[in-house]
Amino acid sequence: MGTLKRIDVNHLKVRCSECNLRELCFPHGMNVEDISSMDAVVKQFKPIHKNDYLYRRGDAAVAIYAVRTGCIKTMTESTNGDEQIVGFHMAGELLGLDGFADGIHACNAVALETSSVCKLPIDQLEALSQKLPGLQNQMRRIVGKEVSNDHKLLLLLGKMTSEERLASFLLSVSSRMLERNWKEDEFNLSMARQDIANYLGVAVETVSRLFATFQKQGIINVDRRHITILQMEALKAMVGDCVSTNKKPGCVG
Amino acid sequence: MGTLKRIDVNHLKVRCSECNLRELCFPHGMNVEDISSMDAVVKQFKPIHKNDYLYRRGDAAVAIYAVRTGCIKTMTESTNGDEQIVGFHMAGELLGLDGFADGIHACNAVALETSSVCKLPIDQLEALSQKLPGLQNQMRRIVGKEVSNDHKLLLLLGKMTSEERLASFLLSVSSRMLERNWKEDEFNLSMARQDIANYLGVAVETVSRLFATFQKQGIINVDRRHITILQMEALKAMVGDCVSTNKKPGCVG
DNA sequence: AAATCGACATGACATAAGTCAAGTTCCAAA
DNA sequence: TTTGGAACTTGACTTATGTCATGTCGATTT
Repeated sequence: MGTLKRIDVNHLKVRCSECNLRELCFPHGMNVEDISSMDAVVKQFKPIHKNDYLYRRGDAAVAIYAVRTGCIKTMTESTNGDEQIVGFHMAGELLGLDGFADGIHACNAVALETSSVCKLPIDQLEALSQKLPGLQNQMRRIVGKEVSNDHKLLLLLGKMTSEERLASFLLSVSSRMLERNWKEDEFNLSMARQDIANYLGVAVETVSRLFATFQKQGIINVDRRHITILQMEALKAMVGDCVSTNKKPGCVG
Repeated sequence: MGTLKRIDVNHLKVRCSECNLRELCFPHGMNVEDISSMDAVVKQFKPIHKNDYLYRRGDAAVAIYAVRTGCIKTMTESTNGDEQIVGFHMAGELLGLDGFADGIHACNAVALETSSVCKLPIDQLEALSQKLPGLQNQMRRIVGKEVSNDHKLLLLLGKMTSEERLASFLLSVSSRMLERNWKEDEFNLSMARQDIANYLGVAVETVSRLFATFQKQGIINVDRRHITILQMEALKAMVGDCVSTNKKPGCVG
């Protein structure tokens, strides 16, 4: 194809300071100088294809990763082989904290579609944070976000009906689409029904049926993985959004 | 009682270096000098009584806490008031990471019985970690442990039957008893059936029935909150311990 | 000792969601 | 273009677990 300059994608320079994901990603909330010093730490990582592993349970945990494009799922595995998806990571979102306990990844990380990530080596992050006090705050925020996400999922799995779970899932995807300046009411899911079911702790058939029901109720439109949300408020009401529904007196929302 | 010296328990000096919980607690794995420098950071905290809050959702998160005696539960709360217990924290275990995301606690922390804790102010931990590189590692390990615990609970809530959940819970308590050099097969639960049920994502009645069933099967003995484990292996088999049961060929354990 | 109350247990019954078994539909390989 | 198969849907049926109602136990107060 003509005389295009060859680019070695494994050694691309990436700069947080020039990245359009920076407000969603690791640097969110950091000051400009600190973000610039991140540039030396962040490494581009080769693209990974659908079903490829970014890391596996048991691998040495040497870095945390930021999704640039695509979507990656992380899942825990029990001794008897059951898997539970604990997160779907979209552009700008971080993964890899599951290796912090003992330096060994406790999760598998698998691409749902062709994806690219930035690699942030832990030792370099640590070295840098000795110089930048702000970076420690940042790490704390990131860790806190992970814990908070896990807790939301615990609440979902522990207390919600399957209907509430799917509504909650759709709202989560929707709000993350919005954060990325994509449409909040029309998007393509990266994950298979099976993945959604696993994540939500229900059977695939239940997910199928609920999609059908929601569609019948005119709340969403489903065309395979293409979702259109027609009644956002109806979804919010399902998960118990006390602001819009005023279900509970005294709820401060 | 005679001429006992008065002790103001709110200002007791506490030293990690002299604490018999240090191998279970924050200092686990740290070197002796680093542990000594922790002494300046750790504050004793007044004892809290049963049903008292150590902190509430919405409180400013200024510290992490280490349980000295007793047991504390942490729970998330949904917008519509549902609560999910995300952890029971025994002596030597840490809590408070739920405030890392934005400096505001996302959980409630409530004592299950009269308990005492050490307070580790975040700003002081941070200042100290600028001097001690080992402390950053330590924080990472602690965070990793929290994430790993949450993931275990996600697996439990997402994939296990109620029987597996209770077996898993009993084994978890048992192994933590053992860590503390208490009996692993005979202990008192600090939590009510209701708390266990909430934590495991099942109804109280289910917990009651399962306790009864396990007892009928001769696996455990139950006398109110006093539990005796009679067949540890049977419990392990329930949660799919592939080492002792060899259920699955090719399982590496 | 009686009364009270919360924690826990147990039986009867209801139901949300799982399982099983066909079916589509769509995409990708031949 | 055909073929194969994975992903998904839908219906019929089953079941684990929740809900409701009642009863017991044990600690604490009167």
